[in-house]
Amino acid sequence: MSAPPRAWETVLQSIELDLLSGRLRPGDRLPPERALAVELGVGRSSVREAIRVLEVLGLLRTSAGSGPGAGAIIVALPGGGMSALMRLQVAARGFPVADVVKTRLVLEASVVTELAEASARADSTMVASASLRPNLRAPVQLLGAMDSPALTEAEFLALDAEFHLALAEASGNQVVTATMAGLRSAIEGYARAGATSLASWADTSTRLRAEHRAIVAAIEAGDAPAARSLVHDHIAGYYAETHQAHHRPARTADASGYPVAR
Amino acid sequence: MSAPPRAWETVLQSIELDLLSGRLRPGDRLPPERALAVELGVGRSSVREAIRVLEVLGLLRTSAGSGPGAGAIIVALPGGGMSALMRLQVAARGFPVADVVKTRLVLEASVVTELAEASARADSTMVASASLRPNLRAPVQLLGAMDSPALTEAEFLALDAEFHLALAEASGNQVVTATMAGLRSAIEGYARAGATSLASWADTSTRLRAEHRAIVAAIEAGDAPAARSLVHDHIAGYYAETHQAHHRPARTADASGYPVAR
DNA sequence: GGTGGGATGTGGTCTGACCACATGCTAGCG
DNA sequence: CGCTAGCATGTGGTCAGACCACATCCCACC
Repeated sequence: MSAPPRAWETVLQSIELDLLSGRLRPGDRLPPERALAVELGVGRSSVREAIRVLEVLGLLRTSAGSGPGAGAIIVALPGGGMSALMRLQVAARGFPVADVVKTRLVLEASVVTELAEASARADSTMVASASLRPNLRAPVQLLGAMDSPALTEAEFLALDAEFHLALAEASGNQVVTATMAGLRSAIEGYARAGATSLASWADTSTRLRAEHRAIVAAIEAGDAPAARSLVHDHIAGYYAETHQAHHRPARTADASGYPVAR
Repeated sequence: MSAPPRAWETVLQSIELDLLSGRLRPGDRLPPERALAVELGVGRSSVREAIRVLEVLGLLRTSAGSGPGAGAIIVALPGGGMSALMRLQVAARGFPVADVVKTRLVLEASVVTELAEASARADSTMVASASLRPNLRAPVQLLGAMDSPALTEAEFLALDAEFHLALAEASGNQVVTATMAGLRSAIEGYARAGATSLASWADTSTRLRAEHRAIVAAIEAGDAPAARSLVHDHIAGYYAETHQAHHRPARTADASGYPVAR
């Protein structure tokens, strides 16, 4: 009837079931490839293909050698896998840059809203306000790093992307954090490509620095609407500035721009 | 210095570069595995591992046989890959269900806002309003399918998840659509798990049907704030109803429910 | 008791072989 | 001359076996 499952899919499914049932948990080690192969009745190469997939997806980490710490270990770090997926999809024209930017706007607006609201809650609480207050140490530190005048454009933009990712991390939502991590390389890509069309990089980077500080200030003040609008303008502003007219036609050989005869 | 790249990583990188440079585009066929292997100076199994990864990520589709249509073909369909990633991460406890729900709230609120605004724009435009108006045929059709009284809970919830995904598709944002597609199986999972704790499935499903219709109506009326709040209440309401008290302890052996002595 | 080197177990890779399947060509038949 | 059955070919899917590099562990030797 339906397509017979390929051998590596059997392996993948078996591991997934073990995860769902709790037989495998983060920190556990997978059985050796050779053992899995005989246990599931498949060849070792099929086991390896499944493990490779899980590794790229961020589910596990492999290392050679012997003893504890070696072998395939469940880690469940979604960032890497999401990042690879987004990067490759953008490379294969699966994800238009405009959609990446729109998604950024939505996610980051939500992130700063949550952070600002958490700050406000912490302010209105007497006790333990330090523990309720979101931890902005990482983003603030990146703010400082971005002040260095010796930075190249690429270095600055890398720190910029990291700053936005650090905000997402601070919000504590792991799905959003992983998605932002995935978007990150795509973001860096379009930011760098667009930077060449700027009138003055010095002016723009100064503006970006100020906008970052304003966003953090709004979060710490617990002003969610302000944080939301600041982050929206920050992202949309840069994108509009760098990608206004040139939508890169680059379709096929027939990119002459002339109307087709027919 | 840094770790030497593993053979399959070289293959992956080579294909990624071909995608970025435009040497490979959607619809193209990859060279045969054996040819790639000799070209890159690696074994065929390493090529296969890289191809497997790309396949799971939704970058390409493989099929045996000969002639056009066979082989590995670039497709760039992000849904499948995202779905596998999210499903496995949830299975491995990488993504808490609460974060999945929060992310749903953010993304779906944005989706219906955009749809409603597009509707409003279409209303205020004289010409070609039909083409500007978002295409809600697919979600509306699912609404009809969900009316069937013969549906089991699982079937209803599957249609429900599909309805929400169809809304995302209608919004046209491919990144959001792919993310929702990824969230979909996780959503179905928690929805089904929670359904067992409902007082009356008949009542709840009737309410869900009505809420769906109200959301579509608000979109078609171009009322973005209403659509936003309706979809928020719809999702948050069901989640609260089904996951209020029991955070599924199921941690380890000590799931007795008794307070620990200490 | 300390230490160095081999034994062991693991992933990483390659080679070669065979199978299943889809296509395309060709020889043979009507 | 045209059609069709069946073989040739090219592709992915899988397996088995071998070897390497590496990390650890253990034991004999000093």
